[in-house]
Amino acid sequence: MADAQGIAADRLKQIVEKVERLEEEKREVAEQIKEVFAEAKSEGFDIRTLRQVLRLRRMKPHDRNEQEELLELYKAALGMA
Amino acid sequence: MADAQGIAADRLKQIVEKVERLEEEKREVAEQIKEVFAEAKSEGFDIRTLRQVLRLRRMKPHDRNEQEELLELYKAALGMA
Amino acid sequence: MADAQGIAADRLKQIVEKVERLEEEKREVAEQIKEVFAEAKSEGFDIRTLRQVLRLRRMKPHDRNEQEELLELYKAALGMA
Amino acid sequence: MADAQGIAADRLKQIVEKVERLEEEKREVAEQIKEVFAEAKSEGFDIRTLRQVLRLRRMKPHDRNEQEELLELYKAALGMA
DNA sequence: CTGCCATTTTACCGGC
DNA sequence: GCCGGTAAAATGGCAG
Repeated sequence: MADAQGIAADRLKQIVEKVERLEEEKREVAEQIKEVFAEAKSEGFDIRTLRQVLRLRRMKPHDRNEQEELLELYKAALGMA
Repeated sequence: MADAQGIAADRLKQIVEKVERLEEEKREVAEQIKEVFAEAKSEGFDIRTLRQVLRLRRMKPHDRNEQEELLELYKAALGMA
Repeated sequence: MADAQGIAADRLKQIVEKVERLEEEKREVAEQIKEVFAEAKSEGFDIRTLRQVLRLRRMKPHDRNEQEELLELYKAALGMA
Repeated sequence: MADAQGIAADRLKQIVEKVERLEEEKREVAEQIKEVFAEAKSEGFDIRTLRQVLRLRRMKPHDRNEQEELLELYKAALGMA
């Protein structure tokens, strides 16, 4: 393999390995989350409901004053900004 | 190709072609949507805002009484159903 | 709301509803595609591979070859003969 | 809220917050991965192919071969030499 | 041509 | 161990 390609090959290897390391980290964090759920379940909490709670908390910030927001959007669409 | 595989091959072809036909239909509908937007734009409406309006209208049905819903979920998670 | 804006508001309503109708159509077609896949799966076909085949058929031969060559190049650089 | 439920409520809060903290971590790692890809792209690497390579490396050799064979089979059945 | 947003695909997880 | 549904990743398409 010629030089330029050799350099690119090294760099490619670096990138791939770096991503793989980060993915491994991510998997570990995911594992920890799973453990928290498992522990919670063993204490009698309902996993599905817990997930719903988390989901709802996540989406909350978006949905402030929807009605007003929608009205504003209609006005903007009509050029009444 | 043997019989069983021949039959499977025919069936495979059927499936693939059926999906391709449906995808074509879908593309046509998408095209029509694009045209509506193009027309709207030429009349002076702001496309981005139109899209936002549509998005908000789509998500509306979900978000009724979030606060109450969340409370209910917490109660359920606590076994206070 | 003044006249001009009233007119625009009517038009806006038209546009939004028209797009929503078309989006509904699109969703129905997407649903039909899902059904074809479900049926295929129940007959023993592998959905992931089906999708791959469909993607390949969508691609222009030229792009397809280019893509495959690039992949080989990367694999070679990483010693993944 | 009675004592037992009070205790459970505290515990619920702990759990929810713990998971939210871990999810935040996970999001940060995902962000770092995105950055690596963005950097790679700016250096001229093809992101799609990078991802493909990573996927192949993740797969067990056995599964990888099986998948490839199935694809060839489907292609043959469809006359996509 | 770049970045953003929607859609589509894949992976994961809990339940049966 | 599969199935269904939910969340995450990835691809594609559009506006600026």
